[in-house]
Amino acid sequence: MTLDERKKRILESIIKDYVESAEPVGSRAIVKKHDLRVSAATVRNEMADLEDMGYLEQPHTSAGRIPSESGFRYYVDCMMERENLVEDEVELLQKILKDNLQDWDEVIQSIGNFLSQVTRYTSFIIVPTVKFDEFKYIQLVPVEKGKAMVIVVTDTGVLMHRRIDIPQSVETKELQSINEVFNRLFARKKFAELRKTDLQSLRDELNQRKKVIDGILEAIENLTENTGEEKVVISGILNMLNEPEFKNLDKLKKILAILEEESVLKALLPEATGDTVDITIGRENRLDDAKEMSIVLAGYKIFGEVGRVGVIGPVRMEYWKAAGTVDSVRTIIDEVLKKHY
Amino acid sequence: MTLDERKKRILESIIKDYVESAEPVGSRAIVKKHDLRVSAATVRNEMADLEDMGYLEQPHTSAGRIPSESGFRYYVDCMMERENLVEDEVELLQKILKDNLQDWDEVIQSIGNFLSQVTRYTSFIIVPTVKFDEFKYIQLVPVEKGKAMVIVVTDTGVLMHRRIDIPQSVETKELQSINEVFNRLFARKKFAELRKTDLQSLRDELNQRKKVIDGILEAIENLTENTGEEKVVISGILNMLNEPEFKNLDKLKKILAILEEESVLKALLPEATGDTVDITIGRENRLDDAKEMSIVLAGYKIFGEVGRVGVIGPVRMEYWKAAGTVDSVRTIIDEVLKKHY
DNA sequence: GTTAGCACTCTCGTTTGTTGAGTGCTAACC
DNA sequence: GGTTAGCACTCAACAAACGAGAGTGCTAAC
Repeated sequence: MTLDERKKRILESIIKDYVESAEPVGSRAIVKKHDLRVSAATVRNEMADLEDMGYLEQPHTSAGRIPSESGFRYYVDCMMERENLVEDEVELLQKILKDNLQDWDEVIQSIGNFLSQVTRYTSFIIVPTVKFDEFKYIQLVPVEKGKAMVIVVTDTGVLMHRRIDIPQSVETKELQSINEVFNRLFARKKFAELRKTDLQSLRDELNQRKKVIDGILEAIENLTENTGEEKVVISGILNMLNEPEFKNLDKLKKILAILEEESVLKALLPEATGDTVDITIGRENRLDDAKEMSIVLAGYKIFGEVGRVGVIGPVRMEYWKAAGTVDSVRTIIDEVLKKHY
Repeated sequence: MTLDERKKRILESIIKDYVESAEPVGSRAIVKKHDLRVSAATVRNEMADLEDMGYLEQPHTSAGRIPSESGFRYYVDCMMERENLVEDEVELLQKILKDNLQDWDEVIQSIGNFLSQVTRYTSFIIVPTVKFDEFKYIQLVPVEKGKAMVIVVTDTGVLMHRRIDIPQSVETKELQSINEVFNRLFARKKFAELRKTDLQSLRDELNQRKKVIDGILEAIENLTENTGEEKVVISGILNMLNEPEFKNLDKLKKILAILEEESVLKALLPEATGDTVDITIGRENRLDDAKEMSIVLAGYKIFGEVGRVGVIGPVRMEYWKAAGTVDSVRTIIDEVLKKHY
């Protein structure tokens, strides 16, 4: 269903005004403000048409119109032009990233802050579990009497560790030789090949240092099983409070409940689909409690896995800015990851 | 200034009722509910006295009384009996901790969740920077062509790492020998002794593998300088929304702004003082924006440093429950830390 | 097809009146 | 002297009534 130019023009005017003011917009107002070359009465007729088509709705008879979710959807799909980050902003982000590059957690946090500050919405970043294929290196470090640390480095450069108990009698020398055995056995070993039976046979083989070996094997099993959940980082929740649609405490509570509970949030966010920016508007969301929110989301790649980054805000969202920003940020993340990891 | 029994009784009744209902409490109401053996008129007279002393205040003439901050202070200091965790709760917490013991971050998160769920207030935990004295172990692990990872284990069992670039030409064998040199030099070296001049002389000494060494030294310098900030973990922010005093959006915004910004929150929370539970009521707080909140806080010990744990809520707080719970949790943390680290 | 004019609708803010909880004071009581 | 019943008074909270203003839909003229 395609609209004629004038209807498009009117729909756009209403959307822009409504997004800015959060108030229903009337015929007179847009004629004045957007210099449409027709009278308010004409606009009213067109607005009635747009309402029939489902793109506008009226909170009550004597109010102006507001865009319906379909209206936003039409605009986003057929009319919208993204506003990408301007050069200054890109440089700022790149600088921020460079300054924090050593610490991955910091990088994520910074991106989240940046995104929520630029868009004025709440941002989220999902960091996927980086699966690993191979053991790169295993090290056993004595920490204090009776305690040691098992350190595993994977081919993707992920560092994992577990504390284990060891018999007090074991010498550092001995640990060193156990170390070597492990490294010989595991080096370049595909993770997928490491089945429990393997671990078992290893256990038998090294039976004489049973206690220590058991501890290590258990730690490794534990590490490989529990490869860690996806991590979710939220930033700029405070921005939600500025949206007039969430002045209502009950609504606010529902929204914060979603944002505070990782599992719920994960259930809400759509999968990342390829290289596109995905926009979910209002009732399109999977959760009923999120039916007044919209999500703008893009995927980024990290070690073969796909992470997600985006913003979440009211249906009355500056989609053009949000989509452009999220897309730019995704691109920058991809670049930085490619370069440095 | 000490109060006679009846005044105490009345003050307590008012505090209990007010904390429960968040409404001013009238003379009739407490006579009925708390079975004081006098009439409402008598209570009114006593209440007038208590108001003169500054322990009660009246929102407006024809309303009941509410406890003033001094009233709460008097109650907390002179009358309150803490309600510690009951045995079931203690066991639950211990179990939660045991299940997550391998991952320190998880432990902290669990404690925070537990605390906010039990008290129904917002909980916070500050994990101090664990300073370290000695290098325990340094390892250089090649990750991929041109990249390696420097892993440092300290005497306190903290694991730190940095990625560095290395010339593609360097062989794994070579890395191994560099490794050994480092471990020989650093082992048991007090951190305090490691001055830049030392690093410089080392640089000279190992001049021939300059590129690699430089990278490593830089990473180590970087690690020791930036020993990491204290970490702050907040949990149960949502509980704030249930407090009627924060129904007002502006107040809520101020509070969430404090909770969201780590630096501000750190500025607000008082230092931990020895083994006592510290209670800060309303305007006693350092920040003006926090003048309607109270903080209940205790210190715990970790590797010689002091961390802080507690809850934050409205002035109208169940101090007895909060103080008891925080104290119990502190004790349990201390025990668990002592046992497992 | 477009536009001016106009009656109509509905929200929002203000005002006014009513209700009820709670107080402070006084006078009587023990 | 301390305690209590009685009563007039105060004030917030709620509801009903009202007017103003914004915006619409319809009709008739251009």
